[in-house]
Amino acid sequence: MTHPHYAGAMSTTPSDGVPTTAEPPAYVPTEIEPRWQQFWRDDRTYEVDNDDPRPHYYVLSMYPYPSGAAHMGHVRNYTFGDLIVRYRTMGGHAVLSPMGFDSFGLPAENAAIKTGVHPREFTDARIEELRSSLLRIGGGYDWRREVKSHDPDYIRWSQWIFLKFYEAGLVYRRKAQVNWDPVDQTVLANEQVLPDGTADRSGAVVERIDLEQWFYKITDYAQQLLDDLDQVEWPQRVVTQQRNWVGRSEGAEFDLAVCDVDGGPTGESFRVFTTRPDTSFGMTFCVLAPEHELVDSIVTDDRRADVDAFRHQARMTSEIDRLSTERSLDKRGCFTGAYALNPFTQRPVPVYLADYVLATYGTGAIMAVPGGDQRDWEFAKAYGLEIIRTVQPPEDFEGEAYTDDGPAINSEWLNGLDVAAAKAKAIDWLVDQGIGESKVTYRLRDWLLSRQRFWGCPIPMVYCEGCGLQPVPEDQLPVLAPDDVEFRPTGQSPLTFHEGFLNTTCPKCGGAARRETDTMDTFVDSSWYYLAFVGRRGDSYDGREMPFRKEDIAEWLPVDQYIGGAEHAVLHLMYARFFTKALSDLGLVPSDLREPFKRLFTQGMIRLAGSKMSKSKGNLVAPEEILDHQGADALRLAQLGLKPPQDDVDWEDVSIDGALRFLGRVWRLGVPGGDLVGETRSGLQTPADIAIDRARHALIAEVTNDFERWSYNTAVAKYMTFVNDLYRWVQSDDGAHGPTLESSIDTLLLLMAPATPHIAAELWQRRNGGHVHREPWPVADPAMLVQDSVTMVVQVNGKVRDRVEVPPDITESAAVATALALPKIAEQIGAAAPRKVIARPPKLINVVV
RNA sequence: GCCCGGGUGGCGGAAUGGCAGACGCGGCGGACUCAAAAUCCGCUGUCCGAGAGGGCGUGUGGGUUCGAGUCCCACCCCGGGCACCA
Repeated sequence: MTHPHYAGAMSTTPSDGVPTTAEPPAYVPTEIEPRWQQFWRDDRTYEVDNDDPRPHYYVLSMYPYPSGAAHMGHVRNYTFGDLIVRYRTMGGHAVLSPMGFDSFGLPAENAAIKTGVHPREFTDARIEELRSSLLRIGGGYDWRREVKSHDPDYIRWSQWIFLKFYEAGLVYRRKAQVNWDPVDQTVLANEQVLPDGTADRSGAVVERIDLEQWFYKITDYAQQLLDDLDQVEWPQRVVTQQRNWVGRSEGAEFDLAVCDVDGGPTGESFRVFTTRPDTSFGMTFCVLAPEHELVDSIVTDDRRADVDAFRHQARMTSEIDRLSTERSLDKRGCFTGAYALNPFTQRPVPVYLADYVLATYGTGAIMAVPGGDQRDWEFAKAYGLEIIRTVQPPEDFEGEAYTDDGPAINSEWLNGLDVAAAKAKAIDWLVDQGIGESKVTYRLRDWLLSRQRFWGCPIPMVYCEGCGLQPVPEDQLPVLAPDDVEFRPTGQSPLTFHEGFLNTTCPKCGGAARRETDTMDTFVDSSWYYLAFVGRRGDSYDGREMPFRKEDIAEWLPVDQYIGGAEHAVLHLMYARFFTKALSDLGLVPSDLREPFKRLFTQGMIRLAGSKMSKSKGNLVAPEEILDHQGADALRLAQLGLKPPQDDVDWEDVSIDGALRFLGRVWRLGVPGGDLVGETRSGLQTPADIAIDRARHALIAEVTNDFERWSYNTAVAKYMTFVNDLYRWVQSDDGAHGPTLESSIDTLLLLMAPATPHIAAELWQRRNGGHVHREPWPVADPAMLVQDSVTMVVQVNGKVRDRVEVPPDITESAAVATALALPKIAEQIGAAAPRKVIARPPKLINVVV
């Protein structure tokens, strides 16, 4: 493919022997871009040391899963990140701008099963492709700090952190009902299962099976994960999602004594959780989860067959069906034959099972108050159970269960109290009786971290027959998976069949032991990579005591600007927050570092014809082709100028041609030897020249403001407006004033340097020598931001009737006089005297008649 | 059902309560050219009008205000999140 020329290059015909006019230098992005990309690496422009004396600023774009050449989502994400890196660097900061690869994960392993290529080989090849794309986009990164999740050094420290968490009791192993993905053949965390019960990666319907699995105790941090959301400047949407996911509920827990139909105690009891202890007098039945441990012992003989059948049915029902609100309630419950004593009324109430009561939430048992809970109401209707209201609904209330505030009724000593007061009094009573207490419950579950797959970080634990579960000693890390494994779609990690890996010795007794063959969820790797970058400076971690130094973390963290997709709202972003808090409590990072990412920006998704472009749907538009032909600057500018960064993008709206056309205009304007600009004037500035100078300062102020508020699309529009102004000016009859033109173009290049770095660098060097990215960010002269005349709008009754040029410091009375003297205005108001005149000099006068 | 966003020309979008539609795309016209491309210049919400000019216009209906795309109330539609969590 030949390089297109965009500068109207004249063709020469050497054969006719006539000397040709000197060609103006053409804009050939494919020639200049690789040259500058190489320069930034050779020059180490974006390498910073931890002790750099400039003020520190940490800009981080979420590190990518290496799926091959970059797709449009990458381009958009990394363009924003790079713009900030270059902008902040010109602003005088030492900007930490690292890049790495989230290189463990299923695609590599699935490819291995299919083709026999080892996942490492596959992954390393994909990394090279993606790294090449990132370089070609023009990103300025400190590549000395690169991390890769599958690097043995990285594995070592992921395992080291796992062991630190294990020592601290933040890792445990337990048998649990877990999410099983039958397609990817592994368990999944709750966060990886979509609301419809399918897996977010494979799309398979997730099954519930009992397995012994490893968990991180993220629930220990539930309250802090909520509270510290106040400390971060994140999109409201993401904060809300995290709040919902943690799901805090305040209420009470108390014991119910099991009894027979007449209230005779059986000696057993179970605990219920409720958010509405104030409604306890209205409890007319209670419900246990089918899996509740007490069911077997309390069920009466005559009900046992039905109960067993019901529990079997509940077990067989898929999670989707069980959570569906569509199914009628009458098939979803089952009477146990047992009763429990309502401690408030001392009346026995029947104990039911229902599949909608979850064993994993609260205590797995509820008191049911049909008068105050719609679900209980429907259940009571279906099974013919008594309904007692305990809160007086307003007279016009037409619903069934009443859940809002009101005075308590039918509740003896709570009667007349509002909900809040009644709650408090009921809880006090439970405490006095010694049967209950106030209680906060969270929806958040522990993080299931083990995966039955090969291409992940091995869990560094061994099983010894004599000593039981033993952690691998630190000095034996990393535990690495062997290369000579056979990839078969068995549903178990290939490590399970590798005797050499499986068999080891117990670190405690030295006897025969077996290694854990599960690997870690890849979200474990991304939970600390932002710290790993700070620990790296090109040298390996080998021989160090720690993956990073606490002092260095203190220098850089929290990340000043984190950039990535909103799809990680409750996955990566929650896990990383947990890791930071736990590492902080363990003393491995500074104790005051409680949040990893101070500011978060979530950019929109790229869509094609309205549907999401993603790895699974294939990269339908390849940035590489644009890089090959129109270049990185055009691609970057098209992305930036299109729409606000947080919005989703439809690919067909991206106008590479428009961006390229603009860059061509900048080139022809700025390149020395170009033929656009003719003779320029020296000497004094004309009013037109001064207007350009003012526009230049306004541009500085506006672009800076736009950059600060993430309004890149308007910043690009302002570049274009300014260039349009310059074009009209240089082609006008008077032509351009030389010094004014030079400073205008130089300022434009400085302001474009973060957005379109290659063309800015090239033109700057050709014009001035030196490097635009080493220049300080320009500052507008406030005196030049004041116009010598402004347009004042004159309205009559709120409608614009005329405009007039006035001095910016015009007095109110002068402005009013000027406005009323305008013929059009006089005509409009006629003979009538103005009833009122609103003056906002120098911008607006509104005459009310 | 609940909680967030959002609804502006043919399209993407811009607009501290003060000139709606910046800028770009597309379209139309002109210049240059033998011609085309590229480039440069201009026009481009809509209706009425020959024109000057005027009417109407930011999802719908109300309200606040001298003045509302912007603030308030009600509703409709679209996108996202949560949803038997006791």
